[in-house]
Amino acid sequence: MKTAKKLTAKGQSRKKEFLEKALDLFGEKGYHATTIDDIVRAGATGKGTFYWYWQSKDEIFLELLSNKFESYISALENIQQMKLPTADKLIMLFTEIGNMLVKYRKLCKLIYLLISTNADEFNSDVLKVTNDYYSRFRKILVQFIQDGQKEGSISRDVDAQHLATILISIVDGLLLQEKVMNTNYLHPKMGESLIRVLRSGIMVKSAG
Amino acid sequence: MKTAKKLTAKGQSRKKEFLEKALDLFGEKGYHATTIDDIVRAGATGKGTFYWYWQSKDEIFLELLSNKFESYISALENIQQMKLPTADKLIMLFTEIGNMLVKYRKLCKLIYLLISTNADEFNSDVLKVTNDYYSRFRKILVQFIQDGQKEGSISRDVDAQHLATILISIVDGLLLQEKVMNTNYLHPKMGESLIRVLRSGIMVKSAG
Amino acid sequence: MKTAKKLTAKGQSRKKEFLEKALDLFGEKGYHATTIDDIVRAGATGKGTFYWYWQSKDEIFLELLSNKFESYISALENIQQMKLPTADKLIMLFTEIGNMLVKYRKLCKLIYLLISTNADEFNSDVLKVTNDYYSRFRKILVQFIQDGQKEGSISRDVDAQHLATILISIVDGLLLQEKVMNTNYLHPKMGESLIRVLRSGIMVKSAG
Amino acid sequence: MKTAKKLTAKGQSRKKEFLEKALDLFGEKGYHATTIDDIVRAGATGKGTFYWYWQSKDEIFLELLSNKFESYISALENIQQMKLPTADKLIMLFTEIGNMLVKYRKLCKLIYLLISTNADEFNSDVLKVTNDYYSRFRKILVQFIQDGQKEGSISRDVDAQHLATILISIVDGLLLQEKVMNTNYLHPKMGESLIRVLRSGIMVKSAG
DNA sequence: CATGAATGAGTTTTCATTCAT
DNA sequence: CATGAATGAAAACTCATTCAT
Repeated sequence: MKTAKKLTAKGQSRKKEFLEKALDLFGEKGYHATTIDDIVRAGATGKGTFYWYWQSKDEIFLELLSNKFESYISALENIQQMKLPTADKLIMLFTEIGNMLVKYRKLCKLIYLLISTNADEFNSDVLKVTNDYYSRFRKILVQFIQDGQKEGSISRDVDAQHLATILISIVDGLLLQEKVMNTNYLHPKMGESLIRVLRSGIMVKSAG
Repeated sequence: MKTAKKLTAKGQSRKKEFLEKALDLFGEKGYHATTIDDIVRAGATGKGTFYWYWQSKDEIFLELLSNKFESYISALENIQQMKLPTADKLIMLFTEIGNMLVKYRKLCKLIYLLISTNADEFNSDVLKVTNDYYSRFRKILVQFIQDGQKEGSISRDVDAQHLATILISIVDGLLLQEKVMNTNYLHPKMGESLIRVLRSGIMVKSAG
Repeated sequence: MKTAKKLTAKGQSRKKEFLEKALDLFGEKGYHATTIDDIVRAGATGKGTFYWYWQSKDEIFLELLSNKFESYISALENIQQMKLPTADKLIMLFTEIGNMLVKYRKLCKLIYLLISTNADEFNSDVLKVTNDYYSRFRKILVQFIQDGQKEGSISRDVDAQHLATILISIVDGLLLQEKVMNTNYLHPKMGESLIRVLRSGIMVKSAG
Repeated sequence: MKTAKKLTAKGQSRKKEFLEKALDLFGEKGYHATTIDDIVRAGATGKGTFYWYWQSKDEIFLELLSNKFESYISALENIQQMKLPTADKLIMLFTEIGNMLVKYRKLCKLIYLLISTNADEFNSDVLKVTNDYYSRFRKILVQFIQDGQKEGSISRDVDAQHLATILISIVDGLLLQEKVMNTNYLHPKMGESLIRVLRSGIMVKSAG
């Protein structure tokens, strides 16, 4: 029922400003603890202005999710298009994910929010967007893995669906730890360690 | 501020009932969306009774966290005590984690809650408990890994701290995906896949 | 979904107090212009107290309607039970209606509210209560009229349903004029005039 | 405060359009529940345009009232001018009222609005217009009745003021029942019944 | 004349917490 | 120990009105 409003240039920029502030606040304080007043105060506008752009708190949250997921996922899909050995692409993929997470702190926090906010409290749209995100992410990974298995670079011992789930878990889990512990696990060294684990496992071969 | 109250047998059982209900509700609906009224209604007692056992909503949440973490972590520490090759113990550890997650759905949901509820909204106690859990979990894992590395069964190529972080991420991430997608990723087959990945990596060796 | 709450004696009286105030206010200012704040301020209680007794503004309005209609209609039904000539009972009926309207100014205003408040804005319960009231009122009148027609005291020239509608109109219409003009049309003299009109019409017989 | 603005032809038609839409909406949803946004949306113009024609929501409502009352009352006054026996004219009057109500559904709804909207919420102008309408309506009727009484066609037993009040009540009351019950009481058969009641009363003469 | 974005006071509603009984 | 009515600060949301363009 969202009527896409045509906004003037100024309207566009103001809306963007709101989105920025909301992103910051949701990321910092969480969904519930962020009030419309907070968002409005940050933008120095009247409360009604917020409701001119969105019909509810749900709606702006949903828009943030959609926006960020889209750019996130499409960046990954771009890698998939490349003509390169799958193993290399998989590493690029993770490198890229890592880079993006490092680069876009706010985006990280939002994705954290996505996966952490109890979807039951939201309208079904949020649920749908969330599921879409995971589906598309998994699809990309499964494709990578299957390509790699066909190509012979990735072991056929592990089920592709399972492996995709595990890889997603690692990404989500790293973000969560970041958030909870308020530390920085997403630095290059961590990426290298991760790649090493994925490449060779953690057991000493001769002991296998 | 916490005065350890001496409870009668009836009081004990009533308190336990409250905890059960609260655990269910927090797990289902999240922290904010679960009201004291919800908890009280589920237990068929007066609201004042609730406040006799706990001074605030925070406090019961904190108690649930503490309880569950304690039993969770101590189970893992038990494994650490055993006299067995480290590699075997590490596999036992993950098997145990998997089993516990499968067995204690509610506990899963609570851990999910822990990592997802924005700690900033809570008093510092919740923050402390959360950090403690992660610290102890990480400590156990780091110890395992270092033992394995000394023993020669675990590769020295990967930094122990990094590896611990990755392992925790996998556990957290699996839980989150469970929760968000409302599917069941925590079945034995997944555990097998995970162990296989950790043992040998995902790359075909001859390609290394 | 209304859970009938068991109230203490004090609770009962406080609820009654709220109802009184709300009745006054709705009658004076209308439904929309009466705010929860108004009602609460009049009762010198916290706003939450109001929401302890009713879940919404709709709900207290509905309760007022139901209460007042019930006592209003049941008084009329009592007359119907009496063993008297129908013509006399009909006059009693109107006398009673007149008396009640005169006696219960607030009730008048509420009935005014009922018939005047645009039901579309309310939940369907208000609609149902309103329709029920009219149905029961019409039913009583139709019964009276048909009894009178059988008995021979009321003319068979007029359709009973139509006549009932006309009689209701007179009652409603008098109330409305009272309200709008802020005058007092409901005095005994007016009742006498009304009975005279109904008895003999307004035309001079020889001219018919 | 009202400055009579000179409007272009386009302005005139646009204003008329607004009035039409507002009439529909007020009639359907009531005064409060109809928002300026509703009116503007229905007319596909900007909100500022609305405020160019009227200074407030009150004002357009007032204009609608004035317009409709004027045409309503003047039609009745025309009948009064006619050179005919009073009894016949009275019947014409009611026939005309009935016809108009049937013909102009929207007008009905507005008159309904007039008598139902709590005048206290409005500025005094609305109150004045409403009172004027009733006064003029009553005046016409009283004149009719007194003429009839002089002429000998209407019984002198009933006070002319009282009778006028009763007749107005019938009209208002029928409209209200229409509105509330969402049925059609304003058809010709009802008019016939009403005239019969007024002519001869409802009692069997021999019983008088 | 026309637009529609911006405003903010005002309204309904929620819910953790207290306290008299 | 137990109850549940009472509280009120805080939150989401509405809408008549204004004004820069």
